[in-house]
Amino acid sequence: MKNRLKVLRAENDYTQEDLAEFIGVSRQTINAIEKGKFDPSLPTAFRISKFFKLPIEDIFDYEEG
Amino acid sequence: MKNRLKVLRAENDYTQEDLAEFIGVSRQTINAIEKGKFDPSLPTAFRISKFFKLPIEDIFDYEEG
DNA sequence: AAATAATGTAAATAACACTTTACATTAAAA
DNA sequence: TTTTAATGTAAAGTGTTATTTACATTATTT
Repeated sequence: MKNRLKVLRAENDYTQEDLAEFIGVSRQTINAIEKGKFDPSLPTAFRISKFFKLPIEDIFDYEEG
Repeated sequence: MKNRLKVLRAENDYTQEDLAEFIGVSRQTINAIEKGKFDPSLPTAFRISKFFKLPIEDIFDYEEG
């Protein structure tokens, strides 16, 4: 699953550390999500969504396969 | 996190078994999600979302706390 | 160029999502 | 009312999400 986290962070001028604190996860978790190492849990996705004031679908791109 | 799975299933006349097969998880997983035992993973939430043709936000209700 | 901030990555561990098997309860149909 | 379908639940196991600590690399500032 792809995501626009890095771009959204850049647009709003946040570091991975900043975002991690706001969302309530570790910096490594944000990094791993950005790098596509794993997908966030649904609760984490919701927090990211609310933080950027964007629907989950506008941040995460699910493609079947 | 609350969800409208049971209602959506009823509206479309699907059993937990039906939904489980369509989504690609076990019936117990659907049951557990409905019963609030745990939240689905983001990929599973996306599959449910696409199946019902509704945004994730219209199916799952995240409340902070 | 040297110091500092930001990011990438890894190992060990904990917590959670999900599976299978199995059985009990509830609802619906014959 | 007896059978069958649907749902609820539990235990044991697997894989994934997230944590902490720690260090290396890449940018940015000074």
